[in-house]
Amino acid sequence: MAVRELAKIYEPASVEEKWYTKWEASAAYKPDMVSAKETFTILIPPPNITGILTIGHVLNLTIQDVLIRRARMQGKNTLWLPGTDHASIATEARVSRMLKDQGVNKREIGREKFLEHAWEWKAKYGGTIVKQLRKLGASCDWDREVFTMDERYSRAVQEVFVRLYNDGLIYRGERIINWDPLGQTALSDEEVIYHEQQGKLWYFKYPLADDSGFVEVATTRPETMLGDTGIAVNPEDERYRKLVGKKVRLPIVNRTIPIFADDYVDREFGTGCVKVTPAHDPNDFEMGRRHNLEIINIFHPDASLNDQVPEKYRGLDRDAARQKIVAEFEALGLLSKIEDYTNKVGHSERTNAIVEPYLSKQWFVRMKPLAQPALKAVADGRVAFFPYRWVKTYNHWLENIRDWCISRQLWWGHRIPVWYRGTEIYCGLEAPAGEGWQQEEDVLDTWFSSWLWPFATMGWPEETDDLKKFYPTQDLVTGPDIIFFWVARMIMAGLYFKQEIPFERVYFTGIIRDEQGRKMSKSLGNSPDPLDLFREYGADATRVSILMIAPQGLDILFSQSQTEHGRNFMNKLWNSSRFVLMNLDQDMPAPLRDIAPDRFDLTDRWILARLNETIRKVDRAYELYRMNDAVKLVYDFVWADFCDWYIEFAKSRFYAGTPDDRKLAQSVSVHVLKQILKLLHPYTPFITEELWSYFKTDSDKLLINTPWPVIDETLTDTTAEDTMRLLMDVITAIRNMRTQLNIAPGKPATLFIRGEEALTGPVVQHKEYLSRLAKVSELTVGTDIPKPPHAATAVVRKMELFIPLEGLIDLQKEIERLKKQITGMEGRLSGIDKKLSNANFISRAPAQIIERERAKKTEYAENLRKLKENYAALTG
RNA sequence: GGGCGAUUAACUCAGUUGGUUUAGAGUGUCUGCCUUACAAGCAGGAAGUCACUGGUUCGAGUCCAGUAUCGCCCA
Repeated sequence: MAVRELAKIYEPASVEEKWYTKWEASAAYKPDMVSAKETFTILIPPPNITGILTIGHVLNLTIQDVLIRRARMQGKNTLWLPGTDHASIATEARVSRMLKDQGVNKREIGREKFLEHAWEWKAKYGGTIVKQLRKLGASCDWDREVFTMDERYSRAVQEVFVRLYNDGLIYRGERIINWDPLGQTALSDEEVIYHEQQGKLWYFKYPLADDSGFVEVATTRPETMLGDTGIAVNPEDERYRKLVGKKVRLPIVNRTIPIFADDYVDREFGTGCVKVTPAHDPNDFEMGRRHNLEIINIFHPDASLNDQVPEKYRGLDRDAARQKIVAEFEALGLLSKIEDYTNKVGHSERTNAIVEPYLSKQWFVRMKPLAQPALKAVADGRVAFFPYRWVKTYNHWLENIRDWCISRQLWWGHRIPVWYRGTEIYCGLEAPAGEGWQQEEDVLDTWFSSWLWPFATMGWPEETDDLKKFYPTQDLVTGPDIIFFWVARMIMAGLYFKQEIPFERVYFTGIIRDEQGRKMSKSLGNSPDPLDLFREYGADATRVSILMIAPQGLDILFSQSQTEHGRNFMNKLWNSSRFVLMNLDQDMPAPLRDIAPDRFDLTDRWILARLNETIRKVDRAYELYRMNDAVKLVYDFVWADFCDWYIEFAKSRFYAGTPDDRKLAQSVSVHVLKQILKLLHPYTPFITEELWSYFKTDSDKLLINTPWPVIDETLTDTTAEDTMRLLMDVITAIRNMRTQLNIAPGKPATLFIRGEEALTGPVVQHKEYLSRLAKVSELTVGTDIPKPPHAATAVVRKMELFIPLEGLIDLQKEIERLKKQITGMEGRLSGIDKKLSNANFISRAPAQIIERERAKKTEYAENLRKLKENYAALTG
C-alpha cells in the first residue's frame, strides 16, 4: 500500500460527486438477476414530480439507504426501486398556474393541449427531486426508475379498474362528496383536513306555515338555508313533538318545507331543531333520503350560488352570501341571537380551499371486502409495523372504512376506462367497437395508482422476472401520515391482486418539525433546504445528524445547528484516520488474522473486545429497527473507545515502542478503523468509501460491496476489559486531582499507590501509559507504603493514590476536595445501609442482589475510612 | 367525544423484560490547555424532587390507576 497523506480538513463536495459516479458505474446498485441469494427489496415511496427534497425526505430516504446498504454488505441480493408520482391535483394546479401566467386559460385550450403542456412541464421539472436524491447518496437502481404515468404503469392502473369493476367492487353513484371548489374536483375523505376555527352559531326563526308561531334553528352555515328542504327534531324531544308533521315557510325563499322527526338529531345542540340541507351535508342527505325530502343543489362548482336561489343571491360566493343572509334575517326580525362557536372546518389537503359537501355523481370503490384480508395480514404478523402502536390506528380505520371516491374532475392523471353511449356503459381496457361512444372525462385519484406501487413497478399484470424475484418486498419506510392514503391501501391491493402481502415490515418515521415544534412548511419558511446543508456540512454529516436525533416513531425537532454535531463527527473520523495513516510505514501492517493472539497488548485485546461488543449491539439495534441507537453505538465506539483511549495509548507505541509493538499497534489500528468504516458506511457512505480507498488492500473491493463485520467470539475478553477499566480509572483520577488542584498540565507529578498487588501490578506493568496520559514521572507502589506528607489523595477501587503536593499547590484546595469526596461517599453508604437494614429486603430480594449490595457496602466503608484518615492527616 | 403519544439537566434527547454507586449523552455553561490526528479539538468540573398524586413491590424514571400540560389521529 502506498501511504498517502490525508488533507487536514475533509472536503465533502468533490468526494461525494466522485464516489456516487463510481458506484453507479460499477453497477453496485443493481441486483443480480441470476443469483439465488436471499433478496432484499425496498420500494421508494415515490416523491411527487412537483416536489423538491425536504428535510423529511432526507430522514426517510436515509433510513432506506441505510437498510439497503447494510443488506447489500450482508451479501443479500438487494433492490431499491425508485420512481416518482404524477400527483394529479398538485401538478394540474402547477401547470394551470404556469399557463395562466402566460395568459393561457386551461379550459379554452382543452384537454389534449393541456396535457401536452403538462408533459412538457414534467420533462422539465419532474426530475428535480430525483437528481437531489443522488446528492443524498441514495443507492437506488436508477435503470428501473418508474413514473406512475408510464405507459406500462398506466396499463396496470386500467387493468385494476376493469377487474374491480367486473368484480362488482367499483360502482358509480350520486353521493355527497367532498368538493374542492378551487381545484374544482371531488376529493376522498382522506384528502380533507379539519382545522379548528372560531366561528359563530346563528339562531334563525322560521315562521310556521299556519302562522301559529316560529321554529328556531341554529346553524354554523347560514347561506345553506337557501337549500333547506326540511326541519328535523328528535322524536323523543317533548318540546317539539306537536310540531312534527307541520310545515314552515322558509324565509327569503318562501318555500314551504316539512318538520319531521329523526333519531339523528341531537337534542342538546342549539335549539334541538335542525335545518336540513340534503344537497350540502352528508347527514342531511341521509335524513333527506329517509324522509323523501327534495334535494336542492344551490352551488356552482366554484361554490358560488347558482340559479336555484333567489336572483339577488345568484353568483355570490359563500362568504358574501352568508353576510347577506344574516343581514336579511336581522332586517326581517328573524335573527334571534348569535353565539361564539368553535367548529372544525374541512380544507382541501392540496389547495387548502374550504371543502364543500356537494352532491354529485362519482366513482367509488367498495372497501369493506378489501379491508378484511388487510386487517388479518397485520393482525397475524405477516406485515409487521415498527413501532407496533400504529397497528391500532390502522385497525381503527379499516374497521370503520367507507367507500373510496376515486374520480377526479381533472385532466392530469389516469383517465377512467369507461365509455358511455346514451344509457349504455362500457368498462374495458380498450374503447368499445361501434360509433358514438364517449369516454368518461374524469381521471382517477392519484392514490388509485399509488396503491399498486409494489407490483405495478415490477411489470404487473405480466408475470415478470422482477415480480417473481422481488415480490413481496421486505421493508417499507414511510411517515405515519399516509398510513390510510397509502400503506393500508397497498396491503389491500397486494392481497387482492397478488394474493400476497406487498411488504413484510413497515417502518414509520417521525415527522420533522422546527425548533418550536411546528411542522416544516413552505409558507412558514422554516424548512431548511437540504442541498444547502449538504453544501455547508456535507451529505454524510446531514444524514448522520438526522439519524442521531431520530428516535423510533417520535417527532423530531430539527435545527440547523444539529447538523454541526454530525459534521464534527465526520471531522473526528477523518482525523483519526489521518492519524493512523501517518503512523504507518511504507509497507502495509500485517492483517489481524496473521498475528498470534498472545502477542496482543492489553489495549489491543481491549479495543478488539469492545469492537466485537459494538458489532453485536449494532446488529441487535438493526433487528429492532432502532436506527438512532445503532448510530449512537458506533459514534460512542469511535469517539470514546477508539479515539479517546486506544489511539492515545497507541501513541506511546508509535513514538516510543519497540518495532514489534509499533507494527502490532499499526495492525490493530488499521483493522479497527476498517471495521469502523464498514459499520459507518450505511450512514455516511461517501466519507467512508473515501477513507476506505486509503486503507484497502488489493484484494479489497469497494466498501459498498464489502462484507458486513461479523462477531468473533474469540475476541471477547473480560479480563482485558476489567484491567483497562482499572487503568483508565487511575488515569482519570490523576487527571482529576491535577485539574482540581491547579497543577499545570505539563508539569510532571510523582505518584504513590498503596494497595494490593493484584491491583497495582497491572498499573506498574503499564506505567508508560500513565506517564503519557497523566504526566506521571515517577511511580511507587506497595501494599503498605506510608502516605507522603502533604499529599493529594484519591481512592480508586481499593487503591489509594497519593500525589505529593509540596511545591505544587496550597493545601486548602485539597482539604476542600477531600471533604466533598467524603460527603459523597457517606451519601452512597447511607443509601446502602438503608437497604441492608430493611428486614424485608434481606428476606425477599434475590441473594445475588443482596450480595452485591453487601460487597458495595464493604468497599465504600473502606474507601470512606481511607478518605477520612487522609483528611485527618491534612487537617490535623 | 374516542384513540395514540410525549412530559428526565438551561436546550435536544437516551435510559431495551423493575435491582451496577447519588439517573446518562450531545449541545450550552464554568476551569485549564494551540499536549507532534483533530480548537469542528483535548482534559476536568457544575448542573436533574425523572410533570403531579396515589398504588403494587423488599426495591419504581421503568409496572398500574388517576390528574395536569402539550402534540397528533379519528368522529
